[in-house]
Amino acid sequence: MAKLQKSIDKRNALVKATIELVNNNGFHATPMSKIAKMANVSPATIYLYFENKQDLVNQTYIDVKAEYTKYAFATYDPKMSVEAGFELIWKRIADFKLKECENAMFLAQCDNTPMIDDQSRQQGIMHLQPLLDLWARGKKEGIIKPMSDYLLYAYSINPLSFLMIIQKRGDFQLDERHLEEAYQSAWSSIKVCQ
Amino acid sequence: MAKLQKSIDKRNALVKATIELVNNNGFHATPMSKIAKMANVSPATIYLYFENKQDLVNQTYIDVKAEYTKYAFATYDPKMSVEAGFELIWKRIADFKLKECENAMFLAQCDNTPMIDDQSRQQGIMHLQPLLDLWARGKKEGIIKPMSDYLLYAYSINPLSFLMIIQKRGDFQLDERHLEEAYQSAWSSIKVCQ
Amino acid sequence: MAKLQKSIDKRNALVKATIELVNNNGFHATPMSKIAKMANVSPATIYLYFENKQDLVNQTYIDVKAEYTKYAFATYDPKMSVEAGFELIWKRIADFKLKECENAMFLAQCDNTPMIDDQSRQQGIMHLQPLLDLWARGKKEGIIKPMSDYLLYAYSINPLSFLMIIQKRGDFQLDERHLEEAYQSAWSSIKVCQ
Amino acid sequence: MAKLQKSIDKRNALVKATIELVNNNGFHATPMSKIAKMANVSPATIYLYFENKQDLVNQTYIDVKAEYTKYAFATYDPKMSVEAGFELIWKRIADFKLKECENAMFLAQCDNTPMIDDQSRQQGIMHLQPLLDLWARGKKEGIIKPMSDYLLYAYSINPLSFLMIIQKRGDFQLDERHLEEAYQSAWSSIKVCQ
DNA sequence: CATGAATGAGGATTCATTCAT
DNA sequence: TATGAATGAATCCTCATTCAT
Repeated sequence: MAKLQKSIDKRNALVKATIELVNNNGFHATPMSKIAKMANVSPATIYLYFENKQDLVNQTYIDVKAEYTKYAFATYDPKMSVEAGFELIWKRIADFKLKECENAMFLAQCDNTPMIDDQSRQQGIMHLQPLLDLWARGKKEGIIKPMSDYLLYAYSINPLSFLMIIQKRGDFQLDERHLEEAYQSAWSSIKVCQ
Repeated sequence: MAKLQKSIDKRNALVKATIELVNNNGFHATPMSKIAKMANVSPATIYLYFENKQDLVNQTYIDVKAEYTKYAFATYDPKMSVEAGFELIWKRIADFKLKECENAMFLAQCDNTPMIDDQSRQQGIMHLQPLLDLWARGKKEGIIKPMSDYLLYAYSINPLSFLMIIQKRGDFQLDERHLEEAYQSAWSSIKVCQ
Repeated sequence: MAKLQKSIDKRNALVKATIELVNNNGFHATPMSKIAKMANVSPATIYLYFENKQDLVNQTYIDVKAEYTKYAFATYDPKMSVEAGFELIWKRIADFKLKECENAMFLAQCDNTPMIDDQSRQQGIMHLQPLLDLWARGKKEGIIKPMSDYLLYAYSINPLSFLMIIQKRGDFQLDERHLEEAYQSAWSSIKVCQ
Repeated sequence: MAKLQKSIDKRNALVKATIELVNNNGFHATPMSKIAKMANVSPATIYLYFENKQDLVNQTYIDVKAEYTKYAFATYDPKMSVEAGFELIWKRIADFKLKECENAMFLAQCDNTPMIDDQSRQQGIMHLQPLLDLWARGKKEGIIKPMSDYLLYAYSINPLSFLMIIQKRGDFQLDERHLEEAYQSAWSSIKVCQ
């Protein structure tokens, strides 16, 4: 078990190094050797845990995506009302994107780049189901606009990625009030106007 | 003039090739040699028009960004009402993002990646002024929410990038009705609820 | 130890290849690829031992210079008389320059070319001290002309470089008698005429 | 004639640029484009005056060598006594090497490098005849040691190249007294001791 | 005669990956 | 399992040279 533990530590160190380096330098300009160095590991060791560079990045993406959705739904209970449930999930996602910005940054870069396999991308989406279920219920109850989930996501969730990026880049700093305004805009854009 | 024209043609061909290859393969995985080949030019010729690879990408970014904003405001008249003006600009931008998706795709990749110089990024933003002016007017008239422009952009314009990407990726196809819904969501999220 | 030895062997093979190729073709016209090939090594391997081409040449220079001075003073004993000591050192240097002409040739090329860092050049000079000490003693005893060491070197030692080059180039062949004449000229030019 | 004059100016400008750049950067690291720029000429123009880079360097070498020997014998009269003649020539050569050091530097670099054709090298030597004649006379009169001219050159003339280089490099500054000492050493090394 | 644009060949260097230990 | 050394294949970029004007 000690051995296994050690292995997981190394894998995690590699994943973490990948995130940090890709965030700061881009996928181009992050050689395996640097990843190895930052993880305190020999380059050859990477290949004990990952098939190749592509696989390393894919798995890192899936890991982070899983962490993201896990965080998003950690306190959510499907029995909540649609509005309460959405607010809760939205705020968890906002939290994640704005506070764990290393992770969020990495996802943003992956999501707008051909740097991830289609297959891994698919695998990353899967875990969003609870939100989709909530929206389905909201539509049935006439609370959420009867639009494609893609549109709902584009207008209520995705803007947080944009805000995270410009905040990370130092152009803009979100405080509590901004966050409340952001939530109101998100909700306005998907709720049915009575 | 023939000579000069020829030069401009070559530069444009290089810019175009860069867009296409970076879109399809990512910045990593687009060697200068491929760019040259696609532009029907010798690799060495690139360096007559651009200092190095970074410069080529920077200039391509600035070019495309300029084209984007030029398109966005081509038919806009500052004397329009706030709502009419916003709708017009929004639809032009939607047009650009969804129809000239090669260009839009490239911008999306640049905007979420450390692949562009900060300086070039700054230079790319400049041209958005008319929209910011419109929003300023809208806030004064009590039509637009008195929020940071960053938030307004995040909720009304940026979602189009997300929609463009998933459409390009084949996950979703926007028709006229979707577009109208999208516009309503954008407008809902930034207009003051009476 | 086997590993270490192997590494040293590789480094030495690279240094040797550098000397030979630079001698025959000049610094320009000796690509890293040729050096690698002659040393039976991959081009990439060079960069495990040297930072870059400049560093390879600098280190080669320093190596050879060290070998040169080591050879020059190998049999010298500071307790010798000035004249005997000078004759001994001079003949060792002559030996080196005329018999190990690969090495001497390389030094001559480096010494007359901006191909070596100033710093490495400085480092190369250091080891000549015993000869300078001998000259200092000779001046004190009134045996050696009270001139700058640079002048003494120019007239007693440096001519050997010239002779080595023309011999290498095939224009002239030094035999024992020439060597004795050369030594007499060297000594004549720096000794005090009684 | 105006045209021809202009041509000669350009050729000279190219030769001069070559000397300066090769002196400062070495043969490697002086591209044709830089030579052209420094001579205020298009790269293509070089090829109107010289066959290729090798030819440019060869011709530059021959030019400078001719200037050197022309300068050396300008005031020499074969009817002078051996000692007076030698002193005169030696001092002219010293003058040239120490005052026109751009030219002398270039020659030194060429003479210790495989950067010049053998044929051009031969052509460069030719003009030294008057000195060889003087030495022949000196040997016949029992004034000059009956040694190979190569040895005489190595000990009486060549040291000036060494002194020029270290002076150019800033390690040593020759004044009038040094020069007189140098001459005495030169003369000592080749004259017959009575 | 003069040129600026163009280029193919080649050079230094890097990198993902492997292998002997 | 872990590694440092090794490498072939690329990659960016430069350069001597040419050619249309």
